Amino acid sequence: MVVEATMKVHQFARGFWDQHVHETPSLTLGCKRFRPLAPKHLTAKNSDTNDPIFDLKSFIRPESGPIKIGSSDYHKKESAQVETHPGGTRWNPTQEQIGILEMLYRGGMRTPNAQQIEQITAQLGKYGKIEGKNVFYWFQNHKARERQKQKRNSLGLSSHSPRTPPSILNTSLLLSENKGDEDSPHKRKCRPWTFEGFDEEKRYCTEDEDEDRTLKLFPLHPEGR
Amino acid sequence: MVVEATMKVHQFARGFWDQHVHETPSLTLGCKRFRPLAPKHLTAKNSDTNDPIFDLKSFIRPESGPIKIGSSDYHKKESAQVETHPGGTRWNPTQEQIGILEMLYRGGMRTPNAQQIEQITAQLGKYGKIEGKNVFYWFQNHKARERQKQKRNSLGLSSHSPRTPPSILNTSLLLSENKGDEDSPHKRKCRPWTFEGFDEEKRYCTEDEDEDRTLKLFPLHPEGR
DNA sequence: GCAAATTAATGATTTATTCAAG
DNA sequence: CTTGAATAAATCATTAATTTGC
Repeated sequence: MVVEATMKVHQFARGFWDQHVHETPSLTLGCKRFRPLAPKHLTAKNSDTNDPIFDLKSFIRPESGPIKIGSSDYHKKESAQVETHPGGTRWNPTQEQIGILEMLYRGGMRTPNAQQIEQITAQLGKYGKIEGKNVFYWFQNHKARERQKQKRNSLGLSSHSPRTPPSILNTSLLLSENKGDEDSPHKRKCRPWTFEGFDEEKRYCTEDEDEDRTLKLFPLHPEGR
Repeated sequence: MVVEATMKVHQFARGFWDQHVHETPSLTLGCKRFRPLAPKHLTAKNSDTNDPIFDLKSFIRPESGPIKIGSSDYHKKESAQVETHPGGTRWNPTQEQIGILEMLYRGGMRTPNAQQIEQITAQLGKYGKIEGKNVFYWFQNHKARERQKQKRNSLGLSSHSPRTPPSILNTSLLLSENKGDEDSPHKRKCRPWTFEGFDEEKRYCTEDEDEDRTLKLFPLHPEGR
């Protein structure tokens, strides 16, 4: 009856964000806003200004609900091949993709920057559908889960962990065999990447960001190109 | 000597991410990866495949440092208006921008989706330089800080809390106060927006996402379109 | 042997925390 | 001190692997 379940399309989110940022002549009048200390009543005042204030209601009002940003208007076959691609919903990495990602990870990559993600995505795209966000998320998740895995291991290291139901739990034994190089539990800040609209700029790794890996990922000096 | 500090340009991150996602004919061979049970040694195998594996070193090697993703290859004026805007580093909202944002916030907007951010950015761009990420971050931060402000108020509502930060006492006591209008501390999940490359799709607000605001931002039913 | 039910992994988001510019 | 910006932690949700009942 309803067709909503079949609406899964892998839309190509083409750059949406900054194509609007027209070159404002930088005449940002004050370039300063009220501090929260000062009572800010400009809400009412703004509605009075003759400036081309856009219609607030059009924003606050639902008005469009969950519209797909990328594939919205294209009156294409989007309805037809609902299942042209197997899992329309979330990225399902192929073996090759996982292999490459792990290779990169083991090579020391932890938080690839925008350009790196771009390249990785381009390459991994040869082995299956993938987007930049998938690469980013993969590194985020992998890093976090390696970390917590290591933390677990370090805690219940000696004792047999008297809780572990010994019935079916032979699962996680042979996986953590030789990867004694992952990442350290005392990881600290570093904010490199940035995504699409995000501009990547200076990064200040406070510490041993990605381990004592042989090769540092992000040199501090951004002299790039 | 180095010019790194002047590399700040508000590049127009034109869709960078997904222009690579060519329509892989969904022949992702297996489309399934090994479970951690099976030791995955495909790292070595991958390097053997005759597929056009890219040079790993080019990734792991620094090689270019923090280059702006959007303005990278376009040999345009990117160097020119490096300082067209006073503070090249971070967004400095104008009064008008803040006013509008707060209006929207008070109107009930908490986590604008991609399209909304796009529109807001376009509008706010009339009053000064701004990017989509600024809008996104503003809502994130404003929401979080309103929340913690409220929490602080509800806790030490009598004492002036002269200097000592409340030292992280049991901060989760009287959390579900009636917050009047802002947002509730017992907020739960909802994942609407998505950024640039991110595709926005179904959203499942579990609960009272944006309060008892008069107008609901995201209708629960994801059948949208 | 196969498909529903279960479980384990993990992709994707949101929230909390942190860092630093101004 | 405020707050923009970024990352890490926690959480949610979905898919693949596994088990189970026929």
